[in-house]
Amino acid sequence: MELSAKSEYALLAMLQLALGHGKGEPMQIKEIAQCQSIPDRYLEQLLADLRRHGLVKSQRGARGGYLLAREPFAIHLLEIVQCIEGQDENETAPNTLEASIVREAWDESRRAAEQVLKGHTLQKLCELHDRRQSTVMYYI
Amino acid sequence: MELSAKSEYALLAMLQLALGHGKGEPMQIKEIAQCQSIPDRYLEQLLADLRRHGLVKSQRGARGGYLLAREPFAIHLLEIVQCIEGQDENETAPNTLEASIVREAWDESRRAAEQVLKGHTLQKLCELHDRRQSTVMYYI
DNA sequence: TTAATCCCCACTAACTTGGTGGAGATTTAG
DNA sequence: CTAAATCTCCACCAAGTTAGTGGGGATTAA
Repeated sequence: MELSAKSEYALLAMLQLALGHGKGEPMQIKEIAQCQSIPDRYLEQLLADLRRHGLVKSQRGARGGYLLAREPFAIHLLEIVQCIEGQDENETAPNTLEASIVREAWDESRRAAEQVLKGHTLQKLCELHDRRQSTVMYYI
Repeated sequence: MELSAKSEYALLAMLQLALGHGKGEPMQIKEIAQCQSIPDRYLEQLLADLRRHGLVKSQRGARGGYLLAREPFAIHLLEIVQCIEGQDENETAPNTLEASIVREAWDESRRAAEQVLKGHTLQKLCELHDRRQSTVMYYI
């Protein structure tokens, strides 16, 4: 039930890309890594995963970097986590009546969690981010 | 987000104890393990954990075994999972605005899952079990 | 042509998972 | 009192996961 560093890094990187989205320029691994205090060599692998799953696209060479593959309102948190965490589908069937009952309860709980993540898009997070930031500015 | 064997074993053992609850007799590790196809030496450790957290009580010696420490309606699935999975509280504080936003979204999702587990008591599972079993009987 | 950048593959240390093994303490039955 | 059944505790282990690090190669802009 805990958020792994891996997933948190991926979510942060995607949020960072979403915040920079609209400028059209790609964002580099190093830049993202520095902003969010993520080891860059590790983030590299996560971004490669995200690219293979079609959530971001990359541009190689000088002034290259990463861009969101879709608009921020069309990317929700569940797909980010699922793509990075690997959705292992090969679970063995329950072999007792009790096991199937326990599994059902667990599945219901998991679905509830997934629905919440599905409800959060990168755009929503960006809007929340902007509101927070302007509030902070107000106090300064 | 996946149910570990460890947690599933604990949930199954607790459900088994709940099904046998009322007879007043303790149930042995071996018996539970056989019914649910759990390695008995491993289950032993899980039951010890559950006992230390006050969810079950044990009786040593011949004809000893385990009993629920509370009535089945007063034990919900969340506490079983939390006690077995170990609720590690020492998470580092988010150091960026983005990190706190991501954490909040994740926490909301986790709370949704926990609420579902909290809503399921052992008694509810037992009732569901009895309904299923009588339905099966009907077909035979 | 060169510097910046992504791409890919391999390696690792520490930790977790899912167990197994063995000796000891306690209780009931006979 | 003794023996068998049962829980208790501590240690050990193999395989997998996590969170990285390292080194070189391919591609592109200036």
